[in-house]
Formats: sequence, C-alpha cells, structure tokens
Amino acid sequence: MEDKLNAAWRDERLYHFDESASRDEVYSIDTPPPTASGSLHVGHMFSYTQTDVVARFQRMRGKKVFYPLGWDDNGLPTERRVQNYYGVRCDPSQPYDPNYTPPQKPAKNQRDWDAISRRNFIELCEKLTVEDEKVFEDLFTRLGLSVDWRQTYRTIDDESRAASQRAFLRDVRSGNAYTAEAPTLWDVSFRTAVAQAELEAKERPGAYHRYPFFTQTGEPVFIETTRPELLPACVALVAHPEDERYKPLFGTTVRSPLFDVDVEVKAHSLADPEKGSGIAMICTFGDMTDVTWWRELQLPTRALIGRDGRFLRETPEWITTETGRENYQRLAGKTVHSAKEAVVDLLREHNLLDGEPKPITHAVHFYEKGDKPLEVVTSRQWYIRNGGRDADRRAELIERGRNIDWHPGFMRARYENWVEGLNGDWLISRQRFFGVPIPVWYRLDDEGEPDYENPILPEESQLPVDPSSEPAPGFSEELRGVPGGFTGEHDVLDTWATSSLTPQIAGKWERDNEFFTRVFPYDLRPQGHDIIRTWLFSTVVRAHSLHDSVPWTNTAISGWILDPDRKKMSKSKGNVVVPDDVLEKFGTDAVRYWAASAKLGADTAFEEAQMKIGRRLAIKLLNASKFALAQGVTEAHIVTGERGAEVVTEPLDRALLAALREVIQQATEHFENYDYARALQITESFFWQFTDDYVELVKDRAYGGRGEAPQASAHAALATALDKLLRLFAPVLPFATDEVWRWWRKGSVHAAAWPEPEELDDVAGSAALLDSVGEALTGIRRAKSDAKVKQRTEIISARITGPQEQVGQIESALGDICAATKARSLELVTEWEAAQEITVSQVELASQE
RNA sequence: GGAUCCGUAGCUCAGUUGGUUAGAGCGCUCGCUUCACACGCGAGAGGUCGAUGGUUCGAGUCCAUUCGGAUCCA
Repeated sequence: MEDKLNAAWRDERLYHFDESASRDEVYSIDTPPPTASGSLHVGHMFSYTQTDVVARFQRMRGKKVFYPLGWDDNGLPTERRVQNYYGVRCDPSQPYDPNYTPPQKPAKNQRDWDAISRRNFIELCEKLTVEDEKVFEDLFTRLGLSVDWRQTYRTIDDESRAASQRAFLRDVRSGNAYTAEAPTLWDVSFRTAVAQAELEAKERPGAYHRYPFFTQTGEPVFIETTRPELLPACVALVAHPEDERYKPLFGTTVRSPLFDVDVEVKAHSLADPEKGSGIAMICTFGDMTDVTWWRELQLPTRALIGRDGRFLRETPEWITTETGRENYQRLAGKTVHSAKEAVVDLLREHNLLDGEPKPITHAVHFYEKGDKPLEVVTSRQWYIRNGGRDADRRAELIERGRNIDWHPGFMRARYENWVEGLNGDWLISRQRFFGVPIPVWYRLDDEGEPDYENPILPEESQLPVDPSSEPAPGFSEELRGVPGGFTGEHDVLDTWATSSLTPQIAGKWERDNEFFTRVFPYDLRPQGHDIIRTWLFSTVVRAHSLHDSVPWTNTAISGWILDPDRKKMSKSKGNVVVPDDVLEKFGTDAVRYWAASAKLGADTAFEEAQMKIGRRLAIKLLNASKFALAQGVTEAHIVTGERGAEVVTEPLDRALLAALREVIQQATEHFENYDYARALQITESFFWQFTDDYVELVKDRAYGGRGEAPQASAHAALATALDKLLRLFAPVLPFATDEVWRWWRKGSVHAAAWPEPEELDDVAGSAALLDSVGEALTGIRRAKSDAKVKQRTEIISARITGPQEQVGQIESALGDICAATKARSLELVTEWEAAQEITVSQVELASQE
C-alpha cells in the first residue's frame, strides 16, 4: 500500500510547488538539511513527520506549500566520515592526483592512511555524501514526507557556495563582517578556531595549586590556580576592588616565583573574593575571563601556547633572569599536560607549593566535537557582527526573536538567554579543508607580508571562487606568494555561516529574485531545541543584516527522542533503533501517529506502545471505511451545505454531524496554532465514538431494516462523516486515508480541501444527543456484561431512567438503540428530581439458546 | 549563579482563558468467534492532581514558598 501510494503521489506531482503563486497564497518551510554523513535515527522520523503534518494541513487549506529539503554535507562531520570510511587524510601540501583511487579497505592504523591533496579529498567528500544522501531520501520518501524533491540543495554545491560567499561579501561591504587579530578559542587537536556557539562545558577534575608571588619587601601573596603551568604567561594579579585584603596592593608590583617576572596588582570586579585566595593571576591566555581582563585592563600579551598545543620552544623574552630562563627550559616544547607537571615539580623543588593541590571538579570549555580542552591563542580571524560586542545590535536581534512566533512559546527564552550571554562576535573562519572558502585575497607588500586590512574581493558574478586555486582579480597566478603579488585566504567558513543561509539558498536568492520574494520571509522554521543558539540564531543574524527582516514568522521546536528508559539515545549506549525496522514492524502511518501525538518541544520516549495504537487506528479506519462503503455509500451521498441536507432526517444522524462539526472547528483551530497533537487527539476521540457507538447503532438502518428514508439518512451521515474524517486524518495518516479515498473518490485526499465547519451548518442537530444515547447504550451493555452473556443476547424489556431532556434525546433514537441492543422493548422513565444521570435497570434478558 | 520546562491512575500522557462527580491509551480484572475489524468487541477496578500556604463563592489550572526530575545560559 505504501509503495503504491508513494508512486502515485510522485506520478501525480502532488507536492510540487506552484511557482506562479503569489506570496499570500504560499506557505513556505525552511527545513533542516540533515547532516548526510550522520546516521539515520528515529529522531529524524519524529521531527520531520511533525513538520510534514503541518505542511499537509497547510496544503489542504489551499496554500501553495514550498517544502524543499536540502543536505548539509559541508564541514567537519563529512571530513571525519570520509577519513574513516576510506582511510585517508587531507594533506594540502600533496599534489592533486587525477587518477587517485582510495584503498579497498581503510588501513587499521591512522598513520598508514593515504595522505591526499585537498582536491582529491574534496572529491571523495562529494562522492560519499551523494551516496549518503540517497539513503536519507529513501527513508524520507518512505516516511511519506510531502517534500518537493525538485527543490533540493546541498550546502556544498555551487549554488550554496555562491550564496554563502555572496552573503559574506555583502556583509564585508556593509561592515557586518570584518577580520581582526584577536584572542580566539582554539582546538589543538583539530587545529582550528572555534566559535562560542560550538562550545561545550564539561565537568572535569582539576586542582587548586597554591603558591606565592612576592612583594618588593619580600612578603608572599598567595594565589590559587587550576592552571599553574601558565605562571610564565602571567601579566598581572587581580582582586576585587572592594576586597580589603588586597586593597593596599593595588598598583604595586609583585614578582612571580620561578620566572622572576614583575607584574602589577590590578583591581577588577570580575575577580571573585570567594574563589581560592581571592586574588588570581591573569595569564594571556588561560580562558575567556583572562581575555576580558586583558582587554579591559589593557595588559600586554604573553603568548606561550602554540597552535599545536605545546609551549614555545624558545624562552620568551620577558623572562630575563638566569634562573627564570633555566626554569623555562624545563617546560619548553611540552604539551600543556606535561608542562603542568613540570611547573609543579619546580614549585616543589623550590619549596614554593603551599600544601598539596586541592582536587576540585570544574567546568572546562571544549569544542563540542573535540576531546581536549580549548586553549586561547591569538590569531587573525574573520568575524560577523552578532550583537556580542554591540548592545544596540543585541537589542535588535532580541526584538527579531520577538517578531517570530515560537511553538512552544517558552523556547524563546533560550534564544534570549543565548543572545544576552554572547561575549563576542561570531567567529566564522575555520582552518579546515572541506568547506566554503572565504572568498578573499590579500596583497603582499615588498617584504611579502599580507595586507589584511585591505582584502581583495571578487565580483559577485565570479562566485563561487576558490582563492587558493584561482588568482586574485587583476593578478595572474604567477604572482601568488610573490612579494608585490597576492596570497589567497586558506580558511573556510564555519558551516553555520552557510547553513544560516538555507532560506536564501532554497529560495534562489539572487538567482531568481522573483521566486525569492514569493517565499521569503518563510512561514515556518522547524528544528530541534539543541540548535537554537547555532542554526536558528545564525539564520536570524544573516536575515537581519542581509534583508533587514526576520527569516521566518514561525518556528516550531521539536523535542528530543529518548529511549523507553528516558535516556538519550546514542550509539555508544547501543540503544539506537533503526528507522527502517520500525517502519517495517508498525507501518508508516503508525510511526507518524507516534510522532504526531507528541507536542512540539516535548522530549518524547521512543514508545512502541504508542505506535501500536497508531497502527490500530489506521487499521480501524480502513475497516470502518470498508463497512460504510459496503453499504453502497458514494460521493453523491455526502452532505455539503444545503446539498443533501434534507435527506438527513434522523436526529441521531444529525447529532453525529453536529459533533463532527464541532470536531472540525476545534481541530482546525489547534492546527492553526501548530498544536497538531491536540487536533489529532480530538479527531481520534470522535472517530472512536463514531465506530463504537454510532456505527453500531445505525447498522440496522443502514442495511435497510427500517425503510428507505431512515436508510438514506444513515447513508448520508456515513458518507459525510467518512468524507470529513479522511480529510481530518490525512495529515497524520497519509497512507490509510488516501488508500480509502481512492476506493470511492477521484484524485488524492492530499489534494482535497480541509473541511470547514460551515459545510455542516444545515444538518447540525444536538451533539449532546449522541452522548445521551451513548450512555444508554453503555448501560445496556453493562447489564449484559454483568450477566456474562453475549452482547447479542436479546432483551425482553428494560427501563431507562434519567432527566427529562436526556430521556427525550434517547427517545428520538429509540429504534436504533433497540436494534443495536436486540431489545424487544425499552421503557423510558423521566426522573424529575432525583438522579441526574441516565441509568438502566430491570433488564430482563431472553434465555440463551 | 541566572533562566526555562516537568511532577495528574501501575506506565505514557491530555486537561484550552480558574467553574459541577479529574480524562485517554496501554497494562490489569471479567466477559464475548457480534454478518467492517481477534491487528477485534463489550464491561470493570484504579487518582487526597509532588508538598505547604495564599487569592477566590469556587484552584489540577492563578500567586508565594518548598521538595524532586530535566534542560538552557553563565
């Protein structure tokens, strides 16, 4: 059924975007491009289904839905996957080999991996990502996503690279992007700069080492530090301005132990009197607080740690005494870890360590993909202004956030927390290989030194460019690297600098601006809450500077998938469920039901039970439809507005349609508020009442047991209910609903209109009647159940009592109740005061045959 | 340290702007081959809505405090 319908949808081009639509007819979705090099995960099925449900609803509401899906195949995850998959590593110094083929099997030891040129490496990246993307597309098709696959893009393809470079150049020209030499968070394993958004704080054991500096009179001033190895990089001591203990020292000079460097004692409010001894050493640079102090107190720079994570081999010139220089030689060239040991040994040897190091656990900054703590090094990098250094821009970006409707609303707090906590501009240059090149060149002066202040920019018509293989405009390739010539920028852009442009890339910005204005700003950005600070925020930043606009008017934040024990699913825990297996086991509609019954933003357990319910619902829908259609119900029986309304004569049938009218109204409202889960719940609850009570009650009439007019009334109600129910369920259960639709209707339910409550205005009766009759039915069934007899056992007589109004309602459906319960006679008694509920008593059952 | 979410039946959750005896599904118990459906049908049991205090004629819902769980930011 699923393959057949998927093929039909493709042939019928159901999900193709109508490019001629005007902006107000369009509903556009900026979907997350999955990392194609990542593994398929049930979380993909979960969140992508939630978006698809919304897309299908909007399509049925008459919107021209722009629903593209791209692939994020740019950046480090791809590099890593290619390295491990083929057993190669990128060495930019290698020449390009046009006939290169990777090893059959990757070598076990990383040292034996092939070292290949950047161009060869990138070719492998492109080859493997195409294969990976196919696997994703297959899954998403199988899931029934109503994506327009013609509108796909890859974040590394020519158009994406051009868009990324174009946006960068515009930001450079408008002053929103700039280059600067500044302290930068640095990952020593990947040898690349890292942005604040990529940080992860991890709890790590450490220890406070207590040792003294000395005043000019030789008095010790004890500091406590977790990074004793940075002592030779110390540029000052700092204490809180109000700290009485250290007030007398402010402005004086103290001398560092071991290295004999004189540093000043400074006051700054960021120094915490409660922490350690209350006075700290400032080293350039131990962490970002050091950077703040360095900047605000205008301290000198004494860089010790190189980009390889090792201490300088040559003794720094600021260490001048003989013993100081000797001591430094014990650290030269060592890793941070070994240098720490060496400094501690030195301190011990000189009897300077006061007590044993005090073990503590503290938060240490890591690159989210790295496994060594980040260092701070000074380097030249490119930045985009994101409000991190500018209060006005920060306020503007927070205001942009408020002009987006967040679903659920509380997720906006995360955005605002993040923006308020920014401590610098967005660092966008990365010292990696597989990415979008930063499209600039630098002139070389007569000494061969680059002029970073006046980069050479390409024309937009040249894009995409690769400055490391193409010469700068106005230069020939022979002048590369020659004094008086040029040099190309080697760095690539942060992947988020490209991903932040998915609205522009998918919307054909500057390729087809007429198209772009039809879809931008988008109506919806769906995504996970883990990337609010990255993808969501960076997209807002770019739209703000490039278009002076929000990128979208709504954002739907999906929750995480947890395993049934409420733990995060992860490969290392071995609790990952393979999507294909789940689809195989329960069917697509059942999996979609599970995803659609979870509210936005709610972390949700992977629950097979929920999928069983979904499967039951889908099967029930097929069976109930089969029943209705077996009665000879056709499209002609459907009541729409006045048409056919007079046929529905039975109060019970009118009650059903009244209840349905209410369901349509509520489901629509909830859907419009992105609460598809509530809409589903309401529809589902009505559906079960429909099958369990209404269909049972109406069977006799539908078979023609009581004449033509009552039968026609039943047929009209069944046809109408089925017509609306299929539409209401279509976004969540696209396969079962379309299967049934094609049994008796033309085209696809997914091309049909969403139902309107007004269509039932002319037949609506009292919805409460259905409930009253249901209670009577339950009472009678209970009597039989208590008597432990079959439900089809005949009833000789019984009495139903209740309030007048409800008894009246039951009376109007008495024929159906008698038929459904095999009752020969039912006595109705009105109780004026006593009981306010319907009760069934004095049930006399026929003896069982 | 700042912020957010969650705590309702054994389990998973729903309870819209405060309004009668708090709902669903699963599980459990009992019964039923009923002509759309045993991948089914019917019935039943089961909750002092984390705790305390307050606002109110009325609080699962609003406010304060507090306990427990999770997440984001610093």
